Amino acid sequence: MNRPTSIASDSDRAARLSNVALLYYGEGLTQSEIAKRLKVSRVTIVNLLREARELGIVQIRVDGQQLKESTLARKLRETYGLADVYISDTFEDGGTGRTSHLRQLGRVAAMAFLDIVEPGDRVGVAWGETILALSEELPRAHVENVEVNQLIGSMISDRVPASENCTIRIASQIGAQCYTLHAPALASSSELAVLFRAEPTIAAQLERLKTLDLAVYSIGNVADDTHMVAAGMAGLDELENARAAGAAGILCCRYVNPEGEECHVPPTDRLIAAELDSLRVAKKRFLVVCGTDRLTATRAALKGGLATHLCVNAELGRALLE
Amino acid sequence: MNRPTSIASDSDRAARLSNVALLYYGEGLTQSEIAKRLKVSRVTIVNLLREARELGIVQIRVDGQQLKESTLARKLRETYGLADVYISDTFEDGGTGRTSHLRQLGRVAAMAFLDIVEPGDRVGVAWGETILALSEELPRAHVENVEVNQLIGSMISDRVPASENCTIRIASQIGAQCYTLHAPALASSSELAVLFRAEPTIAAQLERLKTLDLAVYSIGNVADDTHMVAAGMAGLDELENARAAGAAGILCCRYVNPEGEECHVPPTDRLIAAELDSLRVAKKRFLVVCGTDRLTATRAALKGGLATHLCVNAELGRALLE
DNA sequence: CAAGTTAGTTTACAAATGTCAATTTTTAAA
DNA sequence: TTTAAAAATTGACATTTGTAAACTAACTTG
Repeated sequence: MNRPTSIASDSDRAARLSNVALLYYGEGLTQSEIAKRLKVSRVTIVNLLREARELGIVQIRVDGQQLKESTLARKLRETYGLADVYISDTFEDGGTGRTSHLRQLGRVAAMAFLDIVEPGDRVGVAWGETILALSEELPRAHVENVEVNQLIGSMISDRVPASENCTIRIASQIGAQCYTLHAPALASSSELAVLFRAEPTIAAQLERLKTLDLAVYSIGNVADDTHMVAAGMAGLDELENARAAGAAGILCCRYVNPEGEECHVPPTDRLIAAELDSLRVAKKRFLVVCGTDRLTATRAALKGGLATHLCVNAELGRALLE
Repeated sequence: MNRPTSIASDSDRAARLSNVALLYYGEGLTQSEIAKRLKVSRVTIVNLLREARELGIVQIRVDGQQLKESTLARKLRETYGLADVYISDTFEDGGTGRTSHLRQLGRVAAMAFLDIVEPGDRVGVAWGETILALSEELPRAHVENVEVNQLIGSMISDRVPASENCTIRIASQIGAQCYTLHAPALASSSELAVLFRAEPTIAAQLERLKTLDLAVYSIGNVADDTHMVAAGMAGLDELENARAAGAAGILCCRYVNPEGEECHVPPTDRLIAAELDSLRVAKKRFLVVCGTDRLTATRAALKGGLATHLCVNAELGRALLE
């Protein structure tokens, strides 16, 4: 501990952490027992173990396979003809609020994602609070030769911190090539949107989105409190207008009617994002939704063939079966 | 919970376990909080969590990479020209005895093994208390297209429960094809040994052992208390005889001298096991040893080129450097 | 050499966890 | 319908764990 310092000390420390972690998690010794052996205080062991967890030397994984095997998942799969359904069960809110549900759903969705994505896939990723939750809970796991593309242009909002984050984080966690969309989600005029879309780098990226293997997105509702409004993506007037035109949900920044078809109302013409039809081309379409207030919207997306894989919380899942 | 029983209840239970595990390990809620949400008693949560761990729905993994990065490991690697060295550190026996050290070493060796084995490998596995420890600590992990072969014939002993166990367990944990050696390790006469070796199924298996990619074995010492004697594999007279002939250790049931060459003394002629030269053919030779009493034996094996990869406890590792 | 950093210590306490035994509820079977 | 087995509950308890604060030793660095 005193002679060959600095160079080796880091790896020596890591080796020490591993061995302590092994003694604790593997051998099942108590912290006190380990402390006695190491001839250090128990507090030190507590700290070493925490460090080991933080450094990822100790990883606690929960197997996601089980989450698509429940009766509820099976029924949903059969009813809507889906390939796989993953259920996140938060067991009755205690008033914990949406955040906690969202995190759990994100965790389940993250495992589902790893289950769905295959080596060589071209993946498209939308953004929003739900997808952000997924990306934040995604553990580090290498998947060979994957390409992650941003489905929707960027947006500055205090509710969704840096919209590229979803894409970037997912890509980095699975060691994939990352393609962001260097454009705003919403241009200030439809003319400008045309110019943006024609811009070579953007055009190339939009082109790529037409040949996805896997698309990942959520769907929002069209109530006044939708976070599309909160995020400044739409005004209340536009929203009202969209509802009048029959909109039942917002997917990938596009309004969809109860049949899952796109409603061509403003500001669609100013939008820079993947088209619904190009999403439908993807063999695997992974829809992630949290909350019963999205019931109608989710139904619409399913009806419109916008999902092959679904991840919802149990409550919404049950509602979908009624 | 009452209608579509039996068929679904198992998977429903598993899904429940997953969700609880996720809430606990992922979201970091306390057991009481989860109990409150689920509206069950905390004891139930304790039980569910234990079940989830036991069923492998929750896996706690310790990253083995770190264990070969320590200064001690590096020095050993350089001194003996090894590809990789893994150190198990038990930090001073507290009189806990050999068993605890062995388990920890087994755990480290198991991780090292997963690190070393590659898809498509033809693996040879010896048996003994050390290799048994490895096999028992090996987690479930699929490795594509691997073949696991028993290096030494079988032996009935109360110290090593069913010698095929090592091979079988390792194969089953990594989902590999398993080839056991359907013969006793020691025939009652050398004539019988010749007959055994010529037996088609056995001959085929012995032939296979000549083209291994990875061989896994330990080495024992030649003191009177070696477990070879305890296991009934050798008598004290034979052992004495072997020592007189310069034996420094027992590897794969064969005596080796301090240079790591085989000593052709009885009962070698009655042995049905892979030959040392065929072990040396393997590109990867993984030697696992626990305890300073094996110092001389381990040195001999290293000298004789019988290891490219080494896993030892820290104490033995330090001794090897003196 | 003095000041700051780092790692570890001690003590003390609150919270969380594991475990037991006795009991009730639920479920499956006869 | 009654009985047996399985699952969950309760409450009590001991142990283990996490955390905080104040302190020490050793080493680094300017």
